[in-house]
Amino acid sequence: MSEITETKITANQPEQRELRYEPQQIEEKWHARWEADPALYAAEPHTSKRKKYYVLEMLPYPSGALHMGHVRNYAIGDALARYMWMNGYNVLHPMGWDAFGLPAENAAIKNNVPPRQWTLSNIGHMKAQMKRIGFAYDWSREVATCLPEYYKWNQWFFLKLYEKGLAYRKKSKVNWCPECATVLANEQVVDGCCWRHEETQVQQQELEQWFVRTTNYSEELLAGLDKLEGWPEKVRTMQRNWIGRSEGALVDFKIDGAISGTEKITVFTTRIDTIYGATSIQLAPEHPLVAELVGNDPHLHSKVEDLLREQARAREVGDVGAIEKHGVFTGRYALNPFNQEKVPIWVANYILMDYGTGAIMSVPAHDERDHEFAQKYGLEIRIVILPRRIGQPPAPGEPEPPVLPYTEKDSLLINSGEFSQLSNQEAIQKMSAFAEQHGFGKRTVTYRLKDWGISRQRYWGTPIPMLYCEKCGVVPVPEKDLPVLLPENVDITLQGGSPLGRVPEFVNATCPKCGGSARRETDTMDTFVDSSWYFYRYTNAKLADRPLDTATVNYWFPIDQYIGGVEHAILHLIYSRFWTKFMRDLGLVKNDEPATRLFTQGMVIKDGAKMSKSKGNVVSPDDMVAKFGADSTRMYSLFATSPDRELDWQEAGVEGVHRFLSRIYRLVKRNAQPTHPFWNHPRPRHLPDNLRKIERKLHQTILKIRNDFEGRWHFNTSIAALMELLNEASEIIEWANYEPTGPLPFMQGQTGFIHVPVPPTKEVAIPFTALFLRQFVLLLAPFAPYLAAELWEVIGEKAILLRTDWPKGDAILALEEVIDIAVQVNGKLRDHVLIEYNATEETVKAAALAKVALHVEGKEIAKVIVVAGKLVNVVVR
RNA sequence: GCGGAAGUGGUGGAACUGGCAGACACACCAUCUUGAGGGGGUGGCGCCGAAAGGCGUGGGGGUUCAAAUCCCCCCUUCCGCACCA
Repeated sequence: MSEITETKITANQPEQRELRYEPQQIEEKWHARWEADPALYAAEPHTSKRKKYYVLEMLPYPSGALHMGHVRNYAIGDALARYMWMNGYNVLHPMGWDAFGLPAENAAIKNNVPPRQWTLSNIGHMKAQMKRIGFAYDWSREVATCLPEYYKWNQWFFLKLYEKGLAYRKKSKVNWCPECATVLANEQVVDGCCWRHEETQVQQQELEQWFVRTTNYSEELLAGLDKLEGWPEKVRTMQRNWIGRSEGALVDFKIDGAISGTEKITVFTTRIDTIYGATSIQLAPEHPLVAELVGNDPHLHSKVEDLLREQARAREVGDVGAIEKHGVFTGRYALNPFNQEKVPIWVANYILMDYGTGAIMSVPAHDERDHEFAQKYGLEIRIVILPRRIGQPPAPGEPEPPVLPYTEKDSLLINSGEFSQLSNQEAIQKMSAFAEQHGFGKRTVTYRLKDWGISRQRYWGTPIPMLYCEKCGVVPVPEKDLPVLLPENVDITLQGGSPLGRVPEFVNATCPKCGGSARRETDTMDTFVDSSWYFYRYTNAKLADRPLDTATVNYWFPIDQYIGGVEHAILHLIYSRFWTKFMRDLGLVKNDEPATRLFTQGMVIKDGAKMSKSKGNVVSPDDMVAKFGADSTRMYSLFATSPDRELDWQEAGVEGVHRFLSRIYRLVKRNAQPTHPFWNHPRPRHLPDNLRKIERKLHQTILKIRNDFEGRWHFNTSIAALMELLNEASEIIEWANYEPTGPLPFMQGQTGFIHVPVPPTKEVAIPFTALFLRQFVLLLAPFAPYLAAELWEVIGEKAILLRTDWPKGDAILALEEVIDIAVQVNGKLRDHVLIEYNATEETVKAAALAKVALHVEGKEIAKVIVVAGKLVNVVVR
């Protein structure tokens, strides 16, 4: 670079007031403009020629105010939506409210405000917060699940489920949360406690409830996971475990000696190959046969009662795994169908009635639990499986005893009659077939997944559209009578069951079949029903006569990118997969799965702990926006760490981002060329070295950020790259536009002699600056939309920023012409050498050797490794 | 217990396929601007050492010209599951 002179400079004062970055002013200004022109954010219709892109963030519960977790979630989605828009896609980016639920009722009790009013006012406030932060949602598609125009379709779907036999009513043991005063689904019980009240143990209650037959789709829900390659492996694993498929067999053991009515016990086993080692039968305490077997023996009876109590207690504590195993012998025997051996029938507290058949064959030698139990009660432990020795069958007579219990499946059968010497995989096949042939067993598949209990004894939810007629029994509300409206002015308490039951105008109805008097169902639906299909409604949120329009849904679905918290891995995400399959079978949609890609963002924490009121470490988005502006707040949430990781909120970090945005603001404001728009100038042919340097960096940055959006989503490094670009460019851009007669714009307060490059001619400086700043603003747009909009105007652009092409980046212009090559000796860094990018390997080698001559002196060079464009390693002896 | 993820400066974190560890930022130090400052500019900043140099990615071993990255053993933290027969 020859253009260097030495210049005397003096302090440049006073500071120019108008160059202070004032996010409040800028953001309020654009907030108002965007409010006036919502069309800016609306997706184009489904007849658009553009390629569609559906990006969705999980809808929030309107609790009252946004928290940082929301801001982070939506900042990710919004950056993606904006990026996709600017890459020519027709983007659907909607938002809505998961608006039914218990907190509204609690607020009603506490503050005497009707749930509807409380909820709608929260929605109003949170919507204003979202708009203030500048999230680009298409508000024309807003959905609030508590409004009749939405929940009407919950009821409609319920009728369809009922019609198809997928909704049914049954009396059973259900989970009851005393705090919520309602029943919970299995998915809503975490470690024996309520998912909303982590301290509150769930109680078991016998109630009549509505269930949805999710288990009809067990197999498909499981198999579908293999195809969801865009979902985190963690979520897929959790769902697999939750569905819990086991292949096995049902085997009937005849009860020895007559017994009234029943004469066999059916057990479920995945290890039929170990059946010759079964030395007892174990029944769950709740097994229906237990009463018969126990008869009227008072001693046995009280023992069984004890076992029942122990199991119930363990279940409530949520610690079934740690229960101490107890059991009692019934005095009766069953016959092993394979060898007619008599095995004792026991009742044990570790057998669960709601899995398999509630009865097992106990094989102490080959099952850990059975082993523990048998040792405790002195039951026979009989080895029927040996560790398999490859190519060498065990010598008869001297079987090498395995360490018990031996549960491996790569093994060989012994003491198993005609099945001895088979490998256990073979034995499973042959013994199952044998059982089927002889009519005492059959192959089967068992799932852990249970049907979804959806009845809730609460007010603020979708009324279940069912009637109970004295004459006709259970009668669905006819479709034409939907919605069954949720009455207003209901007295809400947490005692005494469903609040709707205390509203006679609601309860008393007429039977649509016989015209006689009927009673309405007073339970409401689980709010997870609402969120199981809300994303379909966004495609046509105002549709009055149907839940959705199939052609529109087919255009938008599946969701291209779904973003939310991992806490819904098995709740919402399994229910909505079920719902999609059900809708597909109704012919309403044609996709099998709701979303192609799922992203689960990390939690936002503060000082190493989850933000919570009790810990006093809650950071309010409002405060951050007031202090640093929305752009800094949301950009920090992307910059602090990658989106999948936990984010520890540090206010100093927000300040840092704010400083970065200030520097951008000043740079653009001082150097904008609004009267020289970029299209008036092609890229200058001959750039001086320093301009070429930042042009190269610019293209490297564009390509890097593209790579981040299209790959790993490490937006923290995207933003770091923008910072690097600014660091490298700002001084050069300032000097390129330096007027020798004017004030020194950027080196405020600097005095003394410094090296100053001579500015390029205006013919180069003006178009280059126009091009550079324009691209910089575009790069910024997905992350800091307010500042980008403001600066877009400052540089004289009139087009809609969100519909302007995001820079493509040019790999040729990004190329480094001179590369810094590291020179190592025996793997230790010793020097660097600058080399033309297209230098031959020989040139590189020679240059490198010359550099490290001293280190190599007197030693024999064993070899020289050249890694193109990176380093040279000289290996010496 | 089983399964998964992760351990890098004072801090948040970079290093994408084995190739210069610590990009970018925060904090801190120095310095300039100032009556002063929480603003702005410049420089420094892994550890030991005056320097040359050495040591450094949870610990220990290994593979390799070269390891944060691959392999083996161990430790720690977080998350999920946990009598599922």
